[in-house]
Amino acid sequence: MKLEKITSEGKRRYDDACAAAHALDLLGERWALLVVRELFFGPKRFSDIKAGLPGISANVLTQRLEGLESSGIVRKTRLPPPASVSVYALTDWGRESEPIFQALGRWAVRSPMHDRTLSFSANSLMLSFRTMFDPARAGDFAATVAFRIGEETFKAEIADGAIAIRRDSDAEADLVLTGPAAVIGAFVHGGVPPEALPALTIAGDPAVARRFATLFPLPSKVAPPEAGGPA
Amino acid sequence: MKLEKITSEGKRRYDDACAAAHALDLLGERWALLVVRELFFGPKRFSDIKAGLPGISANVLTQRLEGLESSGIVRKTRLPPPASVSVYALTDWGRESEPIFQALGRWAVRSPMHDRTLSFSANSLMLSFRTMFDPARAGDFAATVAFRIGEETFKAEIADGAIAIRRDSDAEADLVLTGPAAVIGAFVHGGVPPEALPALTIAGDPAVARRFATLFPLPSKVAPPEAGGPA
DNA sequence: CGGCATCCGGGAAGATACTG
DNA sequence: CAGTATCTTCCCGGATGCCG
Repeated sequence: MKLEKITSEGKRRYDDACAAAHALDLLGERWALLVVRELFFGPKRFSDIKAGLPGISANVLTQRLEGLESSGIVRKTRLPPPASVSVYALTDWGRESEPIFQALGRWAVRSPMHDRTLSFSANSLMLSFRTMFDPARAGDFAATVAFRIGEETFKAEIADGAIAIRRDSDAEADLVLTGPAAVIGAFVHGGVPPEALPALTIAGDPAVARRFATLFPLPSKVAPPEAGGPA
Repeated sequence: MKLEKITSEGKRRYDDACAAAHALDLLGERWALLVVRELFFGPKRFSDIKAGLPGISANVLTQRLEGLESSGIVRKTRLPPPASVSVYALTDWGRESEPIFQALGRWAVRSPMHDRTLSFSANSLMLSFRTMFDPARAGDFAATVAFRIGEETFKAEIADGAIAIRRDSDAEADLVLTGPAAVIGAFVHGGVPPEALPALTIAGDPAVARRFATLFPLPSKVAPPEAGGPA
């Protein structure tokens, strides 16, 4: 005879009043946080979310969106005709989860096993700029930088030691960087010279590009764990 | 014929260069972050970790500790004789993950479904003090507060608009709060008057206790998601 | 095509019992 | 006390198919 699991009402949760544990109840399932990541710069359709998440399957994405909506993190909206499509957007509170990403990102770039050569969604790249922007390095530098990553376009405005990033198809900018997100990341974060990146197109003042690439310093990696053991 | 899944080498990872995704590769498995939480105030033994994690089973805890150790987040040490026991400690880098907790906690206390009446480990409570401490409210208030939660003892030192918390069995303090973590939390965070908390013992100046309980303001909750839909 | 339901295989999580 | 062994249950991921 099988024990009837009366204790649980279906969901697997941590029975813990710790707020961090509750956050994991809401965002801790596989893919949930990355789904949120894909929505940080505005609403997206199902397929566009899926495109930014290599490896997720449609049914899991459906489940996550349902869960996030019932938690009040995501809202599903149907755009008015003629564009009668469903889009998913973060609620105000959902958008407030960005510091979680920044903390995760700042910590994990120091990981010895972090592989920066994998695929990189446009949202990830833009988020990394917001996370790693160093006001001290920017000083009084001011510029508008546009990004063209496949079909997606963004614009970053740097002024007064702050950076503002939004989706924007307007090409008016001091600098336009075109290419795959991973390649732009290699240039900006990795310090790879543009000459070594044939997939990268830089339109605008090269000096501005070089300066831009210094504004997002990455913290140093930690030493890998010693398998053999020290002294 | 079944497709041979060559792509995966056993572990289920996100194929994503995004550092946040990598953080989830390291800490995203169920219980992993909460295991780290239990180690923030110093090394612990297997059973003591398990005691702070209601619901985890021994085999899962074993797996998590193995994984965290191979990632360089946790280190297993055997104390020298006569206390020949194994303990688990965070590495320096593992300790740097605390901002992740703080971001998770600050965000999730605003959740409409956060239930503050569940069980609460001593580590969670201490971590919540570090997370929610408000220097502005502290002003030039200075005090040493000791906590006795079952077998565990901590001491918080508040001075110069900062708070320092550590494990400490020394009872020299301006204020000693004794009781279960959830009860101390109800007093400090929940604003429940001590008269309503028979399980709470306050030793020291009651005025200091009242003042202490004002130093950790919680952000307001968000409205629950409207099931029926608004206008 | 976009979104969601269904079925299946594999693997991780959970409960319990057992061992050094 | 500190885990291991075993078994069950459930989640994840892939494929397929329905329906607007």
